[in-house]
Amino acid sequence: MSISKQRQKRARGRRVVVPAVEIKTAKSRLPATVSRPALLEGGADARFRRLVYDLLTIASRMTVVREHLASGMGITAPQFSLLMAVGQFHCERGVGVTAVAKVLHVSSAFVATETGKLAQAGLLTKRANPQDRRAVLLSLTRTGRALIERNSNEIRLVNDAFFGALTRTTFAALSTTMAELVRSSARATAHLNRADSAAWREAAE
Amino acid sequence: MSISKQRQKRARGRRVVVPAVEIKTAKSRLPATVSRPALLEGGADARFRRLVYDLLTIASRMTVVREHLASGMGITAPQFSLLMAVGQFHCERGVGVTAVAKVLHVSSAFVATETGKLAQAGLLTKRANPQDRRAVLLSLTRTGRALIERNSNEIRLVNDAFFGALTRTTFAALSTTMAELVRSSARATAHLNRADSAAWREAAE
DNA sequence: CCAGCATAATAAACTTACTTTGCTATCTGG
DNA sequence: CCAGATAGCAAAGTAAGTTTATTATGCTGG
Repeated sequence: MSISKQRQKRARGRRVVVPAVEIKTAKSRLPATVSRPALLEGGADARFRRLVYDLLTIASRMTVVREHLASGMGITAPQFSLLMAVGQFHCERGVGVTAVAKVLHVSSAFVATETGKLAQAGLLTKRANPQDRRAVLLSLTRTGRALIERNSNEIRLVNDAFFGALTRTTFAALSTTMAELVRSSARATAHLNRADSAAWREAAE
Repeated sequence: MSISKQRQKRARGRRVVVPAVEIKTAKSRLPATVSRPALLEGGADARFRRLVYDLLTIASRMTVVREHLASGMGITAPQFSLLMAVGQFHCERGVGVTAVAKVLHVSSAFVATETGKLAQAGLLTKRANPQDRRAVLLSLTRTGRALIERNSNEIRLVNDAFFGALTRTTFAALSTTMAELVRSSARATAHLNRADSAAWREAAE
């Protein structure tokens, strides 16, 4: 708040050259949502916003696809994610509940209950970890693996179409960029709790 | 299914050169989730899967950021999305409920109720569209605009950090690729209903 | 010109994909 | 050896949606 007021004050009542980063556009537009010059075009964030909406759209469509595939397999969408994650991350030994929870960005309690249902359905097993008797090792049963294999053609069909726009080069570039974005976004979100509590304290005064 | 069986049959009982697309990996690995050669590396889909998880991670973090910003503004996360969308898409005239619903990938009923709350809170207005008396025109009130402007510094701060990994060139490449991906994924998801009903009919026989 | 269908918004009821909380059991580091 | 930390899980709660149905309006072909 203090920064924007300074900027306004400096600009008020003078003819100034339009700055590289135009914080507040002239007419009825909202202020920019980003300020790094690399993400602005002529001081406007239109392209950046578009990117954000596109990311949102892709995420939304990915869940649509997941729901489609899951329903074809007779399970729910989160159960599908769970099953695939267990299948892909158990390396002979099985994988723990917490590890899966972190990968899928859900609570471990949720993984516990949903994997319980999947175990009940015979699609995966939970056996005790001999190294750590608190922990459990999740792995696919023969049936679970077979279910995935039976549907793998449909999965490939959908993924091939969904990502049909990618070429070898744009795929490589996208992979690299997204991996970097995962890192920078981690840093950005890590400090949000602090910022939250700071704002809270500020408001309380 | 028929395609993979053909491939297996061709390969069975012979020493063959490993094909460019290896549908089923040798040991305990799950079948690939994609088959386009451009998205495979040595017949494996490891990088593709990584990309999918990274996209999921970014989406998850974006909602975390949205919740943070929304709570700082005293509204809920979906209300924040709504407010920003209305602010960005009303061009003097205001924007309709259905249009906003499409942009945010939610039902128009949800937009109707949540914008009702925001109108109640004095952050936006719903006035009748003179051209179409069924429709409503959503636009920000002075208060709603002020709320966004008061928080725009925080928004820029977070976005700058979140997308800090992007350079001018990777930003441009990412924007282009995501826009293309939006198109190809639309085609992919458009046919899911048909595929669903086809599978349904198949199962019914 | 109007019958029939499509579209816009919304209220009410419902679903579900989660989280939070609280507990027990186990591990680990000073 | 014990004071946390960590792993898993059950139960209860919640928020973010959807579905369904309704009303009002617009549009179009015969």
